Amino acid sequence: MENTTSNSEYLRGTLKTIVLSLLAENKRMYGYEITQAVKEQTNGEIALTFGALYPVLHKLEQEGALLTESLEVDGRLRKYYALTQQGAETARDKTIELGRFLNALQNLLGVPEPLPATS
Amino acid sequence: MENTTSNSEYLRGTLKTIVLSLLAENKRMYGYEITQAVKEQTNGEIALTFGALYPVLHKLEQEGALLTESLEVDGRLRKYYALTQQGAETARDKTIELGRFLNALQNLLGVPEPLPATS
DNA sequence: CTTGTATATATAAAAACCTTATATATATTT
DNA sequence: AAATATATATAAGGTTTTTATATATACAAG
Repeated sequence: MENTTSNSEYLRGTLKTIVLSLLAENKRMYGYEITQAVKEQTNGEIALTFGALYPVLHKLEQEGALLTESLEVDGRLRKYYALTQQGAETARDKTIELGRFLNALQNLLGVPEPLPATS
Repeated sequence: MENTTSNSEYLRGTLKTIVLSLLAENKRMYGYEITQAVKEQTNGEIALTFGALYPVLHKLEQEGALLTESLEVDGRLRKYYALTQQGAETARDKTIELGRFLNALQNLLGVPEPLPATS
């Protein structure tokens, strides 16, 4: 209900890393689950769209970062994605990289870092 | 020197807000100055390219968020950009919006919320 | 029993954005 | 004389994302 503003414009570029990061924490997830997890863990602040998510998942699979496993649950097909060993490394690297970027951006925007005492 | 890795991939979508935010802090700046300010204030972590920056500046001007003023300095033309009143409002809104997004993303990526004890 | 909502994956056209390459021009340093 | 720093700008190309659409089951509401 209420707001679904969802500043998806800022998502550009971070989606791949978000997916990798979630899979690093969860072992295996399916597409729909990923969108729900993001929505819940960000209190609705970030909402992934399927049109963006699935191409990313497919691409990561192509690149060898993910492996899939399809299971039928409640009569519906569920396609689970899990990191490969290579994908786990990529996830680590990209998450650190994005973390650095986020810090840099926060410093730039406002929230100043504690300055070392000026000599 | 050294690294110019510059994870520009994460910049997607945030560029406009970065520019607005800088102009909110500085009254007026020119393109080249903006790229230098970003580089310095982020310790080289974020590097804007001109091919991305100028189109954004022009678009913001078109939208009425910025006004320009050209001055000749040292025989070279310098085009200063400053926020309009409307642009100042946009800058405030977008900066807050991006701040919220960055917080949400940081929660999602790292610092996990305390898990309820698994039964 | 029919409609709507939630669950679930997927693709394709179009738009948006960014990268890379390029052009132009002056001042200063090597 | 050449390289580097300063300074703005555009265009082609590639990638990513949005929006719209298709398919399908389960369950609740009317």
